Amino acid sequence: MTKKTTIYDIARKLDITAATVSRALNNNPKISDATRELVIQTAKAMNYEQNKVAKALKSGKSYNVGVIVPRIDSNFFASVITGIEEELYPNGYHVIICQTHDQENLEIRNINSLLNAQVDGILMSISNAKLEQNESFKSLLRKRVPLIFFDRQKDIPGVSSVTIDDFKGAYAATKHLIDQGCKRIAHLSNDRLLEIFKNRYLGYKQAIIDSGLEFDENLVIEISSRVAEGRKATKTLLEMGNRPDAIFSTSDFTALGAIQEIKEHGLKIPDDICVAGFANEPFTKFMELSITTVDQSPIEMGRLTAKVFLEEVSNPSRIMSQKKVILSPELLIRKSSLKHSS
Amino acid sequence: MTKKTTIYDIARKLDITAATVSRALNNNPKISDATRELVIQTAKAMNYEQNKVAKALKSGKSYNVGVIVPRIDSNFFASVITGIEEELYPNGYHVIICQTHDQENLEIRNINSLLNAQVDGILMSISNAKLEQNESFKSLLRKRVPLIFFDRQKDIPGVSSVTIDDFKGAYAATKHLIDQGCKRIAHLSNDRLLEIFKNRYLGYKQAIIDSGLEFDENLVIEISSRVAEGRKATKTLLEMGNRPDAIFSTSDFTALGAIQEIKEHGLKIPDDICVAGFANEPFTKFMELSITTVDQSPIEMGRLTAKVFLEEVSNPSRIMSQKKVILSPELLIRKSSLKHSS
DNA sequence: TAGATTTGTGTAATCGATTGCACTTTTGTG
DNA sequence: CACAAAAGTGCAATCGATTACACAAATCTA
Repeated sequence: MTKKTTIYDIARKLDITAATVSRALNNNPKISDATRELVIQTAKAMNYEQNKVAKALKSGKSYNVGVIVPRIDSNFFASVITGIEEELYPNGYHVIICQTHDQENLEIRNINSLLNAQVDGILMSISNAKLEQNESFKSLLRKRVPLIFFDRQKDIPGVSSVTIDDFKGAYAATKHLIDQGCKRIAHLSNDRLLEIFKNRYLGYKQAIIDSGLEFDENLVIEISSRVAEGRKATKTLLEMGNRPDAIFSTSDFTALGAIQEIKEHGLKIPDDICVAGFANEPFTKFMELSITTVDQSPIEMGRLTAKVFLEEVSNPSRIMSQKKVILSPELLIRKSSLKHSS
Repeated sequence: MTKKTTIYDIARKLDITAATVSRALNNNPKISDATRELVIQTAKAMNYEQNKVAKALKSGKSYNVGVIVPRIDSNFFASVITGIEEELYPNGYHVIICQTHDQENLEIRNINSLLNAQVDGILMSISNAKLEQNESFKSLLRKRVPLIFFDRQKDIPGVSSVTIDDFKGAYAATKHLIDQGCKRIAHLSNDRLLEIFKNRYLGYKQAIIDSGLEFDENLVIEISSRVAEGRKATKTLLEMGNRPDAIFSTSDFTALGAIQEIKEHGLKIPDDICVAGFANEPFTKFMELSITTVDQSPIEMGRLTAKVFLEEVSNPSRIMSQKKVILSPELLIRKSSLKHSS
């Protein structure tokens, strides 16, 4: 790498001080127009680029923001990240993405690693419900580094969050299944210590109760968001004496697993069993048997998360203000749950 | 954020110099064991954490590496990134990911932005064939910032790359289609100014020629890697007087589009038309009609790319050494091309 | 025109960690 | 015991940019 020009190089060439150069480049009003113009011209001519690291040291800000997600290989998280970037880039921030692959230890390691890199804030979709008790996490809170949850959150004092109304989304999906004539609706859930899954579960449950159907706790299975897990759980459900006639899943991936398993068992979708997922992953639309799902407007979610972060850093008082932004979900009805008769 | 402890705080407490503290923490052999032990203990007690920004300024290294990809929302790129991280994290590097969304201007902006953030290197999958002529890109080369291409590359002197043998992969896929009895094989290509697509095209062409079939340039269509584009191109192909009996696509996404369009036209896959894609995206396996594709071992590709980078930065001579790592692809034959009869 | 303002720059400290050089103790050698 | 070599620390500069404070020159006021 060739050496970069610094403000000292410019100062030397113009026979002025680095301080003056710095001020000129920062549009400090105390600098005369003539000098400012001269400095700017020279800087351009010399290919000057501000050294962000030096600025970071002086200002105590790195202009890097950490984003922690379970994985980037899902349209949902990828889109949230896109939204975050759209909002943060124009403000001079860079985004460092970390994946937890749903592993606790990786989540901790990523937090430490980001703090170590002096990030100005951390935006995360939490994957470990017990994170709260972890020492590294506690120290993160103590340091008052801006922390914002999106999608998967835990209710922690002083930590803002951006989510969708999971209860509403789940309620709408379940209601739709009921409207299709389904009576025994199973639910593929996930760790309900996390608000997101708890609320989806509650929305599902409420819709059943409101419709006067019997609520059966045995039809709720807690698994992680992977196709194979969806298959396994569905196998269990199908082998029950009184098998369900619909499956509402917290994840499109597990819904896909469910569909595969149901077909394997020789059952028809949606005639024998209706299926609905959550997240509107692109494949749900592409499948020959398109999958009913709930859209979470991920790009919007990302933008809003970034906005909340920007507010927090620019707020010098840093008062414990916990902001909760809640987006509205949209039910997308597709073939996997739309009976021909109706 | 609470103030962090620095080596000066430790020095003050122990009534020694910051220099000594620094040396003790860095295992400098000139420090006595007693002092070293004392410093380390005190540092731990005071929750000391090295300020990476200060170190970055002093050393001229940011320990940040930029990764530029068309999009992270594809299993292939997400996996490559995972591989890169696996290799880089243990070496103290952080990864800043940028998406180009296949837009030229974004690619340029990302490069500038990464350089501005003082990254120690850039690993990229190029999406714009004309990038070479761009001023920002030229300046990147001039600065001798380590640059490594993966997957989508251009042959530029001094720039190493990690790719798969695209020719071989395309040859194998095409050969397989021919073995299935297909005679008129269309090819959904992409910008052939990029090596990757050029080589896939050449592999496809060679397989046809080697088999004694007629090669028809009209069956080759250049599009970008999106489902909708695949549909559109396939529509054109199907409306030809002498329609193809197979489609080999450089992308799983366009292959998916092709499949959708073919079905819409009431044709059967694989009986009427065989389809094969490229990249082994997970959905190719999940579809009811699983898609034949070519695996590119993305994680391995990521790891190797990172390794080449690590070699380049650790090589102080920085001699123009252009390394070309080429991985072997694997053809995965699935339902979309496997005729029942065979 | 003397004195008060305003304007424009320079001086030097600062952010936190690293490191060549100098200097003081120890320890070793003959 | 004298002198050389080794060991252990401190001093101070450095990385590049920012900024409070000082100060000189230019402009204004009465």
